[in-house]
Amino acid sequence: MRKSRAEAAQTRERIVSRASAMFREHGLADVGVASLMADAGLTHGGFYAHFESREALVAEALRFALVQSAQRIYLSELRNGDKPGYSRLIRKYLSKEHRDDAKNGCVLASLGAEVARRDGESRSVFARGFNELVALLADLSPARTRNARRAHILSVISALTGALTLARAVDDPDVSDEILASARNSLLAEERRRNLPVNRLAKHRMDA
Amino acid sequence: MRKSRAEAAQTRERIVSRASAMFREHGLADVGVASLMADAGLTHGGFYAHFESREALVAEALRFALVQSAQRIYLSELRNGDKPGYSRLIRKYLSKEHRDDAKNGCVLASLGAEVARRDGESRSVFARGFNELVALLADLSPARTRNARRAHILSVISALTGALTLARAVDDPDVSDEILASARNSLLAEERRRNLPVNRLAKHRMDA
DNA sequence: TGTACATCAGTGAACGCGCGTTCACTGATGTAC
DNA sequence: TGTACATCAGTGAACGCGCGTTCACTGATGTAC
Repeated sequence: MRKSRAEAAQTRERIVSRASAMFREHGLADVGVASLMADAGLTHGGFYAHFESREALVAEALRFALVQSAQRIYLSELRNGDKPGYSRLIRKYLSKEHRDDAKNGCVLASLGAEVARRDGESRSVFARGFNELVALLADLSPARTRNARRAHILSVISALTGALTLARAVDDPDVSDEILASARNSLLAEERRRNLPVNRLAKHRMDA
Repeated sequence: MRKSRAEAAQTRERIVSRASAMFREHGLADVGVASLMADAGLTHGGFYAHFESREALVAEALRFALVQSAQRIYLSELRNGDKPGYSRLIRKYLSKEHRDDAKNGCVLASLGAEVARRDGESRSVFARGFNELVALLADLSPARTRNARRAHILSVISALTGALTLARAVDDPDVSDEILASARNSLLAEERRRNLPVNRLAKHRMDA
């Protein structure tokens, strides 16, 4: 029955990645150890050969999802480094595809509220991953100062996660689409405004 | 042991209102029937004299929270009917007090993501309450058309709920405050822009 | 208005069930010589 | 390189526990006359 070290390491990674998807799809509370292991093609008894506790897996699964998001942003940025700002990200994030695929999507939206009620390892892992995402995304902001870039991305992330969560919560598909479209339009308009020459914005503000 | 009809009705209301707070504080999954009844000062056996199932109480508790929000908005609006827009609401919603008092706060932020994973009565009750809130709030928007008011409030609600959820999720109080402040500033700036005379906005847009 | 009976809000024990975790076991892999 | 033994990934039964729900019971309230 014993597997080689390489196989065992692969198994562990598989459990974490599948668990990350299962948690994002069904919530942290509603997926048991047995079904997590079954989803990875194993029986539940072997769980504790890989993890100290269910909580430890929750923390690793959250970490996995956050790193996955960071990698996607990074890769997408490499591919499109010329265009500043978040318009591409906003469109992708607030797409119907993302809304309908929570298990592969942003963990901030799917599990943020549940994490807020936890403490211990999973909470701090989540917070750390969030900070890393913010730092990564702040570099893309067209704002001039470091503080302004951070403030900018924090308000964008808030709007994105809120809209996605609400779009998933309502049961009328039309209302759901409407939520996505409204948030998208508002954020894209904001992006356009930010990319205007500074002087015009300043002038406009003084006029008002 | 039997209580009068008036007392029984009061008991039922107490269970619903306490459950609504418990669910908002601890999540829909992590509060059992026994602790809900204990919180209302009763033993668990009597639960089914009032509700058909736990799911039925969840639906009523969600409804309670949504109606509570609507009432607060309505009363606040009556008191301040002269000022248009959402600046007061934004400040209150994104306050530290609201962040630190989830049990009495907005259910969209605390339970929206969990509701998104449900179906049945609780999901549709939530969606209906959400639509009523949106309709109520859309009337406060300074936008000119009905559609624009709806779009406006949907993007504002998204940003509010997202920021509140993230502010609760992170474990560093400074980062949490920063999230609230960033979203607040962004939304208040947007409000200011909306309240500018229409002509100047139009002119500015044509300049750009 | 008083009496006899039905109702039913609330109690507390009990139910089957699935949970997270433990454990004896299996047998292929890793290691020591 | 071959052999003997230790290791340990994975299995499946079992654990105590808390869950949602049911039920027999209590006794004050509501109702019929």
